[in-house]
Amino acid sequence: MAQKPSIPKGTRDFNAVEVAKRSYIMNIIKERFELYGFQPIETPSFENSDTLMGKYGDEGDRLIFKILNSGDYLKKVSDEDYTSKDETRITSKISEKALRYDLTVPFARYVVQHQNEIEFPFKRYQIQPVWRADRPQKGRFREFYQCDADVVGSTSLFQEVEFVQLYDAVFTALDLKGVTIKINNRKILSGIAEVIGAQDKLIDFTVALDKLDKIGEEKVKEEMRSKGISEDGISKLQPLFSLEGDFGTQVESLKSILNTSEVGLKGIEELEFIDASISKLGLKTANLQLDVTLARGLNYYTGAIFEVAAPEGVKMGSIGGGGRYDDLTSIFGKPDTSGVGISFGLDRIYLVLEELNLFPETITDATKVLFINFGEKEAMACLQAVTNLRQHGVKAELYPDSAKMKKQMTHANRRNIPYVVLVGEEELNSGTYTLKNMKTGEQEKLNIQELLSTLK
RNA sequence: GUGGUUGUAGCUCAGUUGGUUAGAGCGCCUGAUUGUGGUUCAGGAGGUCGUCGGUUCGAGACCGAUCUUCCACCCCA
Repeated sequence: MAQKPSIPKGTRDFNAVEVAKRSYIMNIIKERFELYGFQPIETPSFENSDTLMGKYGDEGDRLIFKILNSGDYLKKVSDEDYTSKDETRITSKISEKALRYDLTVPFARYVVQHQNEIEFPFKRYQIQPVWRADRPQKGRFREFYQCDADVVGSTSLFQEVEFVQLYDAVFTALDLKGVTIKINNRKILSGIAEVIGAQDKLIDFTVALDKLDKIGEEKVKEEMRSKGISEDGISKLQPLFSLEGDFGTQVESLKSILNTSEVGLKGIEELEFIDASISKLGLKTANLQLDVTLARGLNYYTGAIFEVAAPEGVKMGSIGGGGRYDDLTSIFGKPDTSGVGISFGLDRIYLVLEELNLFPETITDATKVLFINFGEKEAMACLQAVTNLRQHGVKAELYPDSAKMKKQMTHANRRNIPYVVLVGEEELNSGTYTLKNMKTGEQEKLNIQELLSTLK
Protein backbone atom coordinates (compact mmCIF):
# COMPACT_ATOMS: atom_id res chain seq x y z
CA MET A 1 0.00 0.00 0.00
CA ALA A 2 1.58 3.23 -1.10
CA GLN A 3 -0.37 5.45 1.24
CA LYS A 4 -3.10 4.74 3.76
CA PRO A 5 -6.47 5.87 2.46
CA SER A 6 -8.41 8.37 4.53
CA ILE A 7 -11.74 10.12 4.82
CA PRO A 8 -12.35 13.89 4.85
CA LYS A 9 -12.11 15.62 8.18
CA GLY A 10 -15.29 15.80 10.18
CA THR A 11 -16.64 12.57 8.65
CA ARG A 12 -16.66 9.10 10.20
CA ASP A 13 -16.93 5.41 9.42
CA PHE A 14 -19.27 3.41 11.65
CA ASN A 15 -18.60 -0.19 12.63
CA ALA A 16 -21.32 -2.76 13.40
CA VAL A 17 -21.54 -1.86 17.08
CA GLU A 18 -21.75 1.85 16.33
CA VAL A 19 -24.42 1.30 13.71
CA ALA A 20 -26.41 -0.80 16.21
CA LYS A 21 -26.17 1.96 18.81
CA ARG A 22 -27.13 4.63 16.34
CA SER A 23 -30.18 2.75 15.14
CA TYR A 24 -31.16 2.12 18.75
CA ILE A 25 -31.40 5.90 19.24
CA MET A 26 -33.01 6.43 15.86
CA ASN A 27 -35.67 3.79 16.49
CA ILE A 28 -36.65 5.27 19.83
CA ILE A 29 -36.97 8.72 18.28
CA LYS A 30 -38.90 7.31 15.33
CA GLU A 31 -41.33 5.41 17.57
CA ARG A 32 -42.10 8.52 19.63
CA PHE A 33 -42.50 10.68 16.54
CA GLU A 34 -45.08 8.25 15.19
CA LEU A 35 -46.74 7.95 18.57
CA TYR A 36 -47.32 11.69 18.42
CA GLY A 37 -48.80 11.47 14.94
CA PHE A 38 -45.88 12.48 12.72
CA GLN A 39 -45.40 10.93 9.29
CA PRO A 40 -42.00 10.34 7.71
CA ILE A 41 -40.78 12.10 4.57
CA GLU A 42 -37.39 12.29 2.89
CA THR A 43 -35.86 14.97 0.73
CA PRO A 44 -32.75 14.92 -1.51
CA SER A 45 -29.25 15.29 -0.07
CA PHE A 46 -28.70 18.31 -2.26
CA GLU A 47 -30.97 21.16 -3.27
CA ASN A 48 -30.76 23.99 -5.73
CA SER A 49 -28.44 26.59 -4.26
CA ASP A 50 -31.08 29.32 -4.26
CA THR A 51 -33.29 27.14 -2.05
CA LEU A 52 -30.65 27.18 0.67
CA MET A 53 -28.57 30.33 0.21
CA GLY A 54 -29.57 33.33 2.27
CA LYS A 55 -31.75 31.34 4.67
CA TYR A 56 -29.23 31.00 7.46
CA GLY A 57 -27.54 34.39 7.43
CA ASP A 58 -24.07 35.19 6.10
CA GLU A 59 -22.46 32.80 8.54
CA GLY A 60 -24.73 30.01 7.34
CA ASP A 61 -24.01 30.68 3.68
CA ARG A 62 -20.32 30.28 4.37
CA LEU A 63 -20.94 26.87 5.97
CA ILE A 64 -22.99 25.44 3.10
CA PHE A 65 -21.16 22.87 0.99
CA LYS A 66 -21.49 23.93 -2.62
CA ILE A 67 -21.42 21.40 -5.42
CA LEU A 68 -19.33 22.26 -8.43
CA ASN A 69 -21.27 22.19 -11.71
CA SER A 70 -20.48 19.25 -13.92
CA GLY A 71 -19.04 19.60 -17.40
CA ASP A 72 -17.33 22.79 -18.45
CA TYR A 73 -18.13 24.66 -15.27
CA LEU A 74 -15.93 27.63 -16.12
CA LYS A 75 -17.72 28.57 -19.32
CA LYS A 76 -20.14 30.95 -17.61
CA VAL A 77 -17.35 32.82 -15.84
CA SER A 78 -16.36 35.95 -17.75
CA ASP A 79 -12.89 37.50 -17.76
CA GLU A 80 -14.36 40.27 -15.66
CA ASP A 81 -15.43 37.76 -13.03
CA TYR A 82 -11.94 36.32 -12.88
CA THR A 83 -10.33 39.66 -12.30
CA SER A 84 -12.99 40.80 -9.84
CA LYS A 85 -12.17 37.84 -7.59
CA ASP A 86 -15.65 38.37 -6.14
CA GLU A 87 -16.30 35.09 -4.37
CA THR A 88 -20.10 35.13 -4.25
CA ARG A 89 -20.39 36.31 -7.85
CA ILE A 90 -18.20 33.49 -9.16
CA THR A 91 -19.69 30.86 -6.83
CA SER A 92 -23.16 31.42 -8.23
CA LYS A 93 -21.83 30.80 -11.73
CA ILE A 94 -19.85 27.65 -11.12
CA SER A 95 -22.19 26.04 -8.56
CA GLU A 96 -25.94 25.64 -8.82
CA LYS A 97 -26.48 22.92 -6.21
CA ALA A 98 -25.58 22.56 -2.57
CA LEU A 99 -25.74 19.92 0.17
CA ARG A 100 -28.58 20.50 2.61
CA TYR A 101 -27.57 22.37 5.74
CA ASP A 102 -30.53 21.37 7.89
CA LEU A 103 -33.92 19.71 7.45
CA THR A 104 -36.17 22.68 8.18
CA VAL A 105 -35.57 24.74 5.06
CA PRO A 106 -35.88 21.75 2.68
CA PHE A 107 -39.09 20.93 4.54
CA ALA A 108 -40.44 24.42 3.95
CA ARG A 109 -39.62 23.98 0.27
CA TYR A 110 -41.40 20.61 0.33
CA VAL A 111 -44.52 22.09 1.89
CA VAL A 112 -44.77 24.85 -0.68
CA GLN A 113 -44.03 22.54 -3.59
CA HIS A 114 -46.59 19.95 -2.52
CA GLN A 115 -49.13 22.26 -0.90
CA ASN A 116 -52.01 20.93 -2.96
CA GLU A 117 -51.39 17.32 -1.95
CA ILE A 118 -50.85 18.06 1.73
CA GLU A 119 -53.58 17.86 4.34
CA PHE A 120 -53.06 20.62 6.91
CA PRO A 121 -52.14 20.77 9.69
CA PHE A 122 -49.27 18.70 8.35
CA LYS A 123 -47.12 16.79 10.79
CA ARG A 124 -43.99 15.22 9.40
CA TYR A 125 -40.74 13.85 10.70
CA GLN A 126 -37.47 13.44 8.90
CA ILE A 127 -34.29 11.63 9.92
CA GLN A 128 -31.48 12.29 7.48
CA PRO A 129 -27.89 13.53 7.39
CA VAL A 130 -27.02 17.18 6.91
CA TRP A 131 -23.68 18.75 6.00
CA ARG A 132 -21.83 21.80 7.23
CA ALA A 133 -18.45 23.10 6.10
CA ASP A 134 -17.60 23.82 9.71
CA ARG A 135 -14.32 23.30 11.47
CA PRO A 136 -14.82 20.05 13.40
CA GLN A 137 -14.56 19.68 17.17
CA LYS A 138 -15.89 17.16 19.61
CA GLY A 139 -19.61 16.68 18.96
CA ARG A 140 -19.21 18.82 15.91
CA PHE A 141 -19.03 17.13 12.55
CA ARG A 142 -19.21 18.07 8.91
CA GLU A 143 -21.68 15.26 8.27
CA PHE A 144 -24.24 14.48 10.96
CA TYR A 145 -27.82 13.36 11.43
CA GLN A 146 -30.74 15.49 12.42
CA CYS A 147 -34.05 14.05 13.55
CA ASP A 148 -36.73 16.67 12.98
CA ALA A 149 -40.43 16.77 13.74
CA ASP A 150 -42.45 19.75 12.48
CA VAL A 151 -46.05 20.73 12.16
CA VAL A 152 -47.20 23.39 9.72
CA GLY A 153 -50.60 24.96 9.31
CA SER A 154 -51.50 25.44 12.94
CA THR A 155 -50.85 28.42 15.19
CA SER A 156 -52.08 26.59 18.27
CA LEU A 157 -49.79 26.76 21.26
CA PHE A 158 -50.77 23.19 22.04
CA GLN A 159 -48.22 22.23 19.41
CA GLU A 160 -45.44 23.79 21.48
CA VAL A 161 -46.79 22.03 24.54
CA GLU A 162 -46.76 18.69 22.74
CA PHE A 163 -43.22 19.22 21.54
CA VAL A 164 -42.07 19.72 25.11
CA GLN A 165 -43.79 16.45 25.98
CA LEU A 166 -42.20 14.78 22.96
CA TYR A 167 -38.70 15.85 24.07
CA ASP A 168 -39.45 14.46 27.51
CA ALA A 169 -40.81 11.20 26.08
CA VAL A 170 -37.77 10.58 23.87
CA PHE A 171 -35.14 11.34 26.50
CA THR A 172 -37.03 9.31 29.07
CA ALA A 173 -37.16 6.36 26.67
CA LEU A 174 -33.41 6.71 26.15
CA ASP A 175 -32.98 6.63 29.92
CA LEU A 176 -31.25 10.01 29.69
CA LYS A 177 -32.62 11.60 32.80
CA GLY A 178 -32.32 15.23 33.82
CA VAL A 179 -32.07 16.99 30.47
CA THR A 180 -33.06 20.65 30.56
CA ILE A 181 -35.47 21.93 27.96
CA LYS A 182 -34.73 25.63 27.78
CA ILE A 183 -37.48 27.78 26.39
CA ASN A 184 -37.69 31.39 25.35
CA ASN A 185 -39.73 33.43 22.94
CA ARG A 186 -38.49 35.50 20.07
CA LYS A 187 -41.25 38.01 20.78
CA ILE A 188 -39.77 38.68 24.21
CA LEU A 189 -36.40 39.36 22.61
CA SER A 190 -38.06 41.68 20.09
CA GLY A 191 -39.91 43.35 22.93
CA ILE A 192 -36.73 43.97 24.88
CA ALA A 193 -34.99 45.32 21.80
CA GLU A 194 -37.95 47.63 21.28
CA VAL A 195 -37.89 48.87 24.87
CA ILE A 196 -34.20 49.71 24.72
CA GLY A 197 -34.57 51.27 21.26
CA ALA A 198 -32.57 48.70 19.35
CA GLN A 199 -35.19 47.12 17.08
CA ASP A 200 -32.89 47.43 14.12
CA LYS A 201 -30.12 45.64 16.01
CA LEU A 202 -32.17 42.65 17.13
CA ILE A 203 -29.69 40.07 15.84
CA ASP A 204 -26.64 41.77 17.36
CA PHE A 205 -28.53 42.23 20.58
CA THR A 206 -29.64 38.60 20.88
CA VAL A 207 -26.25 37.23 19.89
CA ALA A 208 -24.65 39.29 22.65
CA LEU A 209 -27.28 38.35 25.22
CA ASP A 210 -26.91 34.66 24.34
CA LYS A 211 -23.36 34.75 25.67
CA LEU A 212 -24.33 35.88 29.18
CA ASP A 213 -23.63 32.61 30.99
CA LYS A 214 -20.43 32.16 29.02
CA ILE A 215 -18.65 35.52 29.20
CA GLY A 216 -20.53 37.33 31.97
CA GLU A 217 -22.50 40.52 32.37
CA GLU A 218 -19.71 43.04 31.79
CA LYS A 219 -18.47 41.52 28.54
CA VAL A 220 -22.03 41.27 27.24
CA LYS A 221 -22.57 44.96 27.93
CA GLU A 222 -19.28 45.71 26.25
CA GLU A 223 -20.29 43.81 23.15
CA MET A 224 -23.65 45.60 23.07
CA ARG A 225 -21.92 48.96 23.29
CA SER A 226 -19.59 48.03 20.46
CA LYS A 227 -22.61 47.11 18.36
CA GLY A 228 -24.05 50.58 18.90
CA ILE A 229 -26.66 49.94 21.56
CA SER A 230 -27.16 53.04 23.71
CA GLU A 231 -25.97 53.31 27.32
CA ASP A 232 -29.49 54.28 28.29
CA GLY A 233 -30.83 51.11 26.69
CA ILE A 234 -28.25 48.89 28.38
CA SER A 235 -29.14 50.30 31.78
CA LYS A 236 -32.76 49.36 31.15
CA LEU A 237 -31.57 45.78 30.76
CA GLN A 238 -30.23 45.65 34.31
CA PRO A 239 -33.09 43.55 35.75
CA LEU A 240 -32.43 41.01 32.99
CA PHE A 241 -28.95 40.27 34.25
CA SER A 242 -30.14 39.44 37.72
CA LEU A 243 -33.10 37.37 36.63
CA GLU A 244 -33.56 34.51 39.08
CA GLY A 245 -36.05 32.21 40.68
CA ASP A 246 -38.73 29.98 39.22
CA PHE A 247 -40.74 30.45 36.07
CA GLY A 248 -43.35 32.67 37.72
CA THR A 249 -40.89 35.02 39.40
CA GLN A 250 -38.87 35.46 36.23
CA VAL A 251 -41.99 36.16 34.25
CA GLU A 252 -43.05 38.84 36.72
CA SER A 253 -39.76 40.75 36.44
CA LEU A 254 -39.88 40.37 32.67
CA LYS A 255 -43.31 41.94 32.67
CA SER A 256 -41.96 44.98 34.48
CA ILE A 257 -39.33 45.46 31.80
CA LEU A 258 -41.72 44.85 28.95
CA ASN A 259 -44.83 46.68 30.16
CA THR A 260 -44.68 49.13 27.27
CA SER A 261 -44.10 46.55 24.59
CA GLU A 262 -47.07 44.84 23.01
CA VAL A 263 -45.00 42.08 21.31
CA GLY A 264 -43.06 41.48 24.47
CA LEU A 265 -46.17 40.98 26.55
CA LYS A 266 -47.57 38.69 23.89
CA GLY A 267 -44.42 36.59 24.12
CA ILE A 268 -44.77 36.37 27.87
CA GLU A 269 -48.37 35.34 27.55
CA GLU A 270 -47.37 32.49 25.21
CA LEU A 271 -44.67 31.32 27.58
CA GLU A 272 -47.04 31.35 30.51
CA PHE A 273 -49.53 29.25 28.59
CA ILE A 274 -46.92 26.63 27.73
CA ASP A 275 -45.59 26.54 31.27
CA ALA A 276 -49.06 26.26 32.81
CA SER A 277 -50.02 23.45 30.43
CA ILE A 278 -46.84 21.52 31.13
CA SER A 279 -47.31 21.95 34.87
CA LYS A 280 -50.72 20.40 34.51
CA LEU A 281 -49.58 17.55 32.25
CA GLY A 282 -46.30 16.87 34.03
CA LEU A 283 -42.91 15.77 32.68
CA LYS A 284 -41.32 12.42 33.43
CA THR A 285 -37.59 13.14 33.58
CA ALA A 286 -36.89 16.47 31.83
CA ASN A 287 -36.98 19.97 33.30
CA LEU A 288 -38.58 22.90 31.53
CA GLN A 289 -36.70 26.11 32.20
CA LEU A 290 -37.20 29.67 31.09
CA ASP A 291 -33.99 31.13 29.71
CA VAL A 292 -34.27 34.69 28.46
CA THR A 293 -30.72 34.61 27.16
CA LEU A 294 -31.58 31.77 24.80
CA ALA A 295 -31.35 33.33 21.36
CA ARG A 296 -30.55 30.73 18.68
CA GLY A 297 -28.92 32.21 15.67
CA LEU A 298 -31.37 31.07 13.04
CA ASN A 299 -33.18 34.13 11.93
CA TYR A 300 -36.39 32.39 10.91
CA TYR A 301 -37.82 31.80 14.38
CA THR A 302 -40.67 34.13 15.36
CA GLY A 303 -42.25 32.63 18.49
CA ALA A 304 -41.17 30.00 20.97
CA ILE A 305 -37.55 28.88 20.88
CA PHE A 306 -36.31 25.60 22.34
CA GLU A 307 -32.94 24.23 23.15
CA VAL A 308 -32.10 21.02 25.01
CA ALA A 309 -29.05 20.78 27.26
CA ALA A 310 -27.51 17.47 28.33
CA PRO A 311 -27.79 16.56 32.02
CA GLU A 312 -25.51 18.49 34.34
CA GLY A 313 -21.89 17.42 34.27
CA VAL A 314 -21.81 16.40 30.63
CA LYS A 315 -19.82 18.79 28.51
CA MET A 316 -21.69 18.92 25.24
CA GLY A 317 -23.34 21.59 23.14
CA SER A 318 -27.09 21.47 22.81
CA ILE A 319 -28.49 18.06 21.90
CA GLY A 320 -31.70 19.44 20.46
CA GLY A 321 -33.33 22.65 19.39
CA GLY A 322 -36.30 24.13 17.65
CA GLY A 323 -38.99 26.76 17.64
CA ARG A 324 -41.85 28.44 15.84
CA TYR A 325 -41.47 30.13 12.48
CA ASP A 326 -44.35 32.06 10.96
CA ASP A 327 -42.78 33.12 7.69
CA LEU A 328 -40.61 30.32 6.51
CA THR A 329 -42.82 29.15 3.67
CA SER A 330 -43.42 32.68 2.45
CA ILE A 331 -39.81 32.72 1.25
CA PHE A 332 -40.93 30.07 -1.22
CA GLY A 333 -44.19 31.81 -2.04
CA LYS A 334 -46.72 30.52 0.47
CA PRO A 335 -47.52 33.17 3.09
CA ASP A 336 -49.52 32.79 6.30
CA THR A 337 -48.42 29.28 7.08
CA SER A 338 -47.15 29.00 10.60
CA GLY A 339 -44.91 26.13 11.55
CA VAL A 340 -43.21 24.85 14.64
CA GLY A 341 -40.68 22.09 14.99
CA ILE A 342 -37.96 20.49 17.01
CA SER A 343 -34.77 18.67 16.19
CA PHE A 344 -32.72 15.96 17.90
CA GLY A 345 -28.96 15.86 17.35
CA LEU A 346 -28.39 12.14 16.91
CA ASP A 347 -24.59 12.27 16.96
CA ARG A 348 -24.42 14.35 20.13
CA ILE A 349 -27.03 12.23 21.89
CA TYR A 350 -24.85 9.24 20.96
CA LEU A 351 -21.80 10.81 22.60
CA VAL A 352 -23.77 11.69 25.73
CA LEU A 353 -25.22 8.16 26.07
CA GLU A 354 -21.74 6.74 25.53
CA GLU A 355 -20.24 8.99 28.18
CA LEU A 356 -22.94 8.10 30.71
CA ASN A 357 -22.86 4.42 29.75
CA LEU A 358 -26.55 4.34 28.95
CA PHE A 359 -26.63 1.99 25.99
CA PRO A 360 -28.33 -1.29 26.89
CA GLU A 361 -25.99 -4.28 26.69
CA THR A 362 -28.34 -6.31 24.56
CA ILE A 363 -27.91 -3.81 21.77
CA THR A 364 -25.14 -5.71 20.01
CA ASP A 365 -26.94 -9.05 20.14
CA ALA A 366 -26.19 -10.66 16.86
CA THR A 367 -25.72 -14.35 16.24
CA LYS A 368 -26.99 -16.55 19.06
CA VAL A 369 -25.42 -19.85 18.20
CA LEU A 370 -22.42 -20.95 16.17
CA PHE A 371 -22.11 -24.52 14.87
CA ILE A 372 -18.57 -25.80 14.95
CA ASN A 373 -17.44 -27.29 11.66
CA PHE A 374 -15.86 -30.75 11.98
CA GLY A 375 -15.78 -31.62 8.31
CA GLU A 376 -17.99 -31.92 5.29
CA LYS A 377 -20.30 -34.67 6.54
CA GLU A 378 -20.85 -33.11 9.94
CA ALA A 379 -21.23 -29.62 8.43
CA MET A 380 -24.05 -30.81 6.21
CA ALA A 381 -25.94 -32.14 9.21
CA CYS A 382 -25.29 -28.87 11.04
CA LEU A 383 -26.60 -26.85 8.15
CA GLN A 384 -29.89 -28.73 8.36
CA ALA A 385 -30.17 -27.84 12.04
CA VAL A 386 -29.12 -24.26 11.29
CA THR A 387 -31.86 -24.00 8.66
CA ASN A 388 -34.38 -25.36 11.13
CA LEU A 389 -33.32 -22.88 13.81
CA ARG A 390 -33.46 -19.97 11.41
CA GLN A 391 -37.00 -20.91 10.42
CA HIS A 392 -37.87 -20.48 14.07
CA GLY A 393 -36.22 -17.08 14.24
CA VAL A 394 -33.00 -18.12 15.95
CA LYS A 395 -29.93 -16.31 14.60
CA ALA A 396 -27.70 -19.25 13.81
CA GLU A 397 -24.51 -19.77 11.81
CA LEU A 398 -22.22 -22.54 10.74
CA TYR A 399 -18.49 -21.86 10.79
CA PRO A 400 -17.68 -22.11 7.09
CA ASP A 401 -14.37 -23.96 7.26
CA SER A 402 -13.38 -27.04 9.20
CA ALA A 403 -10.62 -25.11 10.91
CA LYS A 404 -8.99 -26.02 14.18
CA MET A 405 -11.47 -26.16 16.99
CA LYS A 406 -9.53 -23.62 18.99
CA LYS A 407 -9.81 -21.17 16.16
CA GLN A 408 -13.56 -21.72 15.86
CA MET A 409 -14.14 -21.38 19.58
CA THR A 410 -12.08 -18.22 19.71
CA HIS A 411 -14.11 -16.86 16.85
CA ALA A 412 -17.35 -17.46 18.79
CA ASN A 413 -15.78 -15.88 21.83
CA ARG A 414 -14.68 -12.74 20.04
CA ARG A 415 -18.03 -12.24 18.45
CA ASN A 416 -19.77 -12.65 21.77
CA ILE A 417 -21.83 -15.54 20.49
CA PRO A 418 -23.42 -17.03 23.63
CA TYR A 419 -23.82 -20.64 22.42
CA VAL A 420 -21.83 -23.12 20.41
CA VAL A 421 -23.04 -26.44 19.03
CA LEU A 422 -20.67 -29.34 18.53
CA VAL A 423 -21.59 -32.09 16.11
CA GLY A 424 -18.83 -34.69 15.61
CA GLU A 425 -18.91 -38.30 14.63
CA GLU A 426 -20.46 -39.36 17.91
CA GLU A 427 -23.34 -36.87 17.71
CA LEU A 428 -23.82 -37.66 14.06
CA ASN A 429 -24.38 -41.32 14.85
CA SER A 430 -26.75 -40.69 17.74
CA GLY A 431 -28.53 -37.76 16.09
CA THR A 432 -27.76 -35.44 19.00
CA TYR A 433 -26.29 -31.97 19.43
CA THR A 434 -23.84 -30.91 22.11
CA LEU A 435 -24.81 -27.41 23.17
CA LYS A 436 -22.19 -25.40 25.01
CA ASN A 437 -22.91 -22.24 26.93
CA MET A 438 -19.91 -19.99 26.32
CA LYS A 439 -20.45 -17.97 29.45
CA THR A 440 -20.73 -20.77 32.01
CA GLY A 441 -18.81 -23.40 30.10
CA GLU A 442 -21.58 -25.94 30.73
CA GLN A 443 -22.56 -28.30 27.97
CA GLU A 444 -25.31 -30.82 27.41
CA LYS A 445 -26.42 -33.30 24.79
CA LEU A 446 -29.78 -32.50 23.22
CA ASN A 447 -31.98 -33.71 20.41
CA ILE A 448 -33.19 -31.26 17.81
CA GLN A 449 -36.43 -30.46 19.65
CA GLU A 450 -34.64 -29.75 22.90
CA LEU A 451 -32.04 -27.65 21.07
CA LEU A 452 -34.78 -25.62 19.48
CA SER A 453 -36.68 -24.95 22.68
CA THR A 454 -33.50 -24.01 24.57
CA LEU A 455 -32.36 -21.50 21.98
CA LYS A 456 -35.72 -20.03 21.09
C1' G B 1 -13.10 31.99 8.38
C1' U B 2 -9.25 33.48 12.98
C1' G B 3 -5.74 31.70 16.83
C1' G B 4 -3.68 27.49 19.18
C1' U B 5 -2.89 22.05 19.73
C1' U B 6 -1.93 16.86 18.30
C1' G B 7 0.26 12.80 15.15
C1' U B 8 5.87 7.07 17.09
C1' A B 9 3.50 -0.94 16.47
C1' G B 10 -3.61 -2.89 15.98
C1' C B 11 -4.51 0.27 20.95
C1' U B 12 -2.48 3.50 25.11
C1' C B 13 1.96 5.87 25.35
C1' A B 14 7.85 6.32 26.47
C1' G B 15 11.95 8.03 23.45
C1' U B 16 17.23 12.62 27.63
C1' U B 17 20.86 18.96 24.63
C1' G B 18 20.07 15.98 16.88
C1' G B 19 24.52 10.40 17.24
C1' U B 20 24.74 2.84 16.14
C1' U B 21 20.11 -2.30 14.69
C1' A B 22 13.33 3.04 17.65
C1' G B 23 11.15 0.80 23.11
C1' A B 24 7.13 -0.71 27.04
C1' G B 25 2.27 -2.44 28.45
C1' C B 26 -1.99 -4.40 26.33
C1' G B 27 -3.54 -6.80 21.86
C1' C B 28 -2.22 -10.20 17.73
C1' C B 29 0.05 -15.02 15.77
C1' U B 30 2.27 -20.06 16.99
C1' G B 31 2.97 -23.96 20.52
C1' A B 32 2.11 -26.58 25.40
C1' U B 33 -3.63 -28.74 24.27
C1' U B 34 -5.29 -34.01 17.11
C1' G B 35 -13.26 -32.89 20.57
C1' U B 36 -13.33 -27.35 23.72
C1' G B 37 -12.67 -20.58 23.89
C1' G B 38 -11.75 -17.04 28.30
C1' U B 39 -6.65 -18.24 32.75
C1' U B 40 -1.33 -19.59 32.78
C1' C B 41 3.54 -20.57 30.56
C1' A B 42 7.11 -20.47 26.31
C1' G B 43 8.26 -18.46 21.68
C1' G B 44 7.20 -15.10 17.43
C1' A B 45 5.50 -11.38 13.94
C1' G B 46 4.55 -6.27 13.38
C1' G B 47 6.96 0.64 12.66
C1' U B 48 9.77 4.15 5.28
C1' C B 49 8.28 7.77 13.56
C1' G B 50 1.09 11.46 9.48
C1' U B 51 2.91 13.09 4.41
C1' C B 52 6.21 15.99 1.25
C1' G B 53 10.37 19.06 1.20
C1' G B 54 14.65 21.61 3.74
C1' U B 55 19.00 22.28 7.37
C1' U B 56 23.05 18.73 8.80
C1' C B 57 28.56 14.27 8.14
C1' G B 58 24.03 12.45 10.66
C1' A B 59 16.79 14.01 11.87
C1' G B 60 11.65 10.36 15.42
C1' A B 61 13.81 14.97 17.55
C1' C B 62 15.38 21.31 14.31
C1' C B 63 12.84 24.48 10.09
C1' G B 64 8.82 25.01 6.17
C1' A B 65 4.46 23.32 3.76
C1' U B 66 0.37 20.08 3.85
C1' C B 67 -3.16 16.59 5.95
C1' U B 68 -5.32 14.98 10.56
C1' U B 69 -6.94 15.40 15.95
C1' C B 70 -8.57 18.18 19.81
C1' C B 71 -9.37 23.24 21.95
C1' A B 72 -10.81 28.58 22.08
C1' C B 73 -13.34 32.14 18.90
C1' C B 74 -17.29 32.41 15.04
C1' C B 75 -21.43 29.67 14.65
C1' C B 76 -24.27 25.56 15.89
C1' A B 77 -26.91 19.62 16.46
